[in-house]
Amino acid sequence: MSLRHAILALLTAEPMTGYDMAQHFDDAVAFLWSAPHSQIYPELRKMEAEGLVLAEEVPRGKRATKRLYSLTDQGREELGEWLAADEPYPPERDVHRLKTAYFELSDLENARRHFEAHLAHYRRRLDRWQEVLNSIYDRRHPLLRLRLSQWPEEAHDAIAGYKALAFEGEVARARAEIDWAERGLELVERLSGVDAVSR
Amino acid sequence: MSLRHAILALLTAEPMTGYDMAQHFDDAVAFLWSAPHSQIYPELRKMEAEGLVLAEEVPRGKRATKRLYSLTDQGREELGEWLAADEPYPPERDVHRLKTAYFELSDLENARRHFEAHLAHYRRRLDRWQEVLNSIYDRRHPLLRLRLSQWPEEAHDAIAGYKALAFEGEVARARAEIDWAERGLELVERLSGVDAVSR
DNA sequence: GTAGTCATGTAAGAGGTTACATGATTAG
DNA sequence: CTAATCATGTAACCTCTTACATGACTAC
Repeated sequence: MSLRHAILALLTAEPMTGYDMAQHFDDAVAFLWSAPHSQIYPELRKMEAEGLVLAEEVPRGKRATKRLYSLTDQGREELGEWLAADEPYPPERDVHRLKTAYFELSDLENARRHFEAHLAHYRRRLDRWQEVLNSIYDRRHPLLRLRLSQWPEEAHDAIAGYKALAFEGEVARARAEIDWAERGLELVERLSGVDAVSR
Repeated sequence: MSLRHAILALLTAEPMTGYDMAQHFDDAVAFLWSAPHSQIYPELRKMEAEGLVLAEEVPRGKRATKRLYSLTDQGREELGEWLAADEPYPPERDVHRLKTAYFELSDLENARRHFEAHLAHYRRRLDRWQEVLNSIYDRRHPLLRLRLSQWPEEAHDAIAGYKALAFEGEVARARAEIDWAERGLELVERLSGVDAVSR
């Protein structure tokens, strides 16, 4: 049930359309959650029916309209309850780690390929997260600027601080995965050395 | 589609019942994947129908029987294909990180509570993973011993090496989360200091 | 006019969670 | 005999993915 809370949280910045939300989620740049539009639109309808958000049909061009969603008091309350609630920790389930545990059943070249891919993936991730993080540090990040503009000076350190912390967590994770993949490559080297000697 | 591959991988060690698999998954101690028995039993039936596993009804006590599953050649092949295939990277989706990004909407005490919980959770995780890891290092781990006994000496370093690497990844992750939660607590301290001064 | 973006949906299916349900076996 | 463990299922429900589908708007 986190999609709806991610949506509520997004809407605290400003009213937006489902399409806008999908952009924020898809980029994965601006956000810590992710969802396709096929999940967002139905959820928004449900949330509207439950009174958590309010939809306003606003014109777009000449004939078309779009649905601009905003938070209701009830939505704000729901968000507050979610923030206060203990969050259960889902079981770990990492396909890459699982697969790695059985690489002895394939060959060294396959293992190397996978670790290289892991490395490449998390390097890209790291770059993107780091960029977002920098834009939070110097308060260039558009959504953040918008939020800050709505709050008094005293609140700014907290608002930016928590956002930065969240992304720092992702950055640290990416770094850890890079280190891990490098250890994986070292292991492959070691094993292929042994292999060569024993031949 | 990873549950079936986790099952196939497990079965490379020895034939076992669905119940046994559930134990391995539930403990989460012995494994990098997790699934309840309600998911395992139907999957096993499907896999049997597809010829990936073979079920043998063996007696249990006087009247009862149990279904002992083992790998077929086809199952082994499927496992090999999976190991060789590129694995897509699922989008990041971490509720705790998401929630953290919006702690300014609750209060400092709530933020502190959440970070403490995060700390406690990952410290427990770290202990458990570290224990498993140690049992791999000195080759006490029962499933690992079983595997090693089926392979020639030369393969042992690879078999144990990949298992160790996988758990080292989890250990590193747990450590990173602990560090992160501690930074969270420091942030709360800093913010409450500012708060006190500005009052 | 046309390509790219804006905008909103539906539907089938896979994967996972939680709860319900049952019964034999074993250790005390 | 009784409680814990062994053992196997079903069913409802939720979440997420992938694919199908449509049409208006805007910049060129």
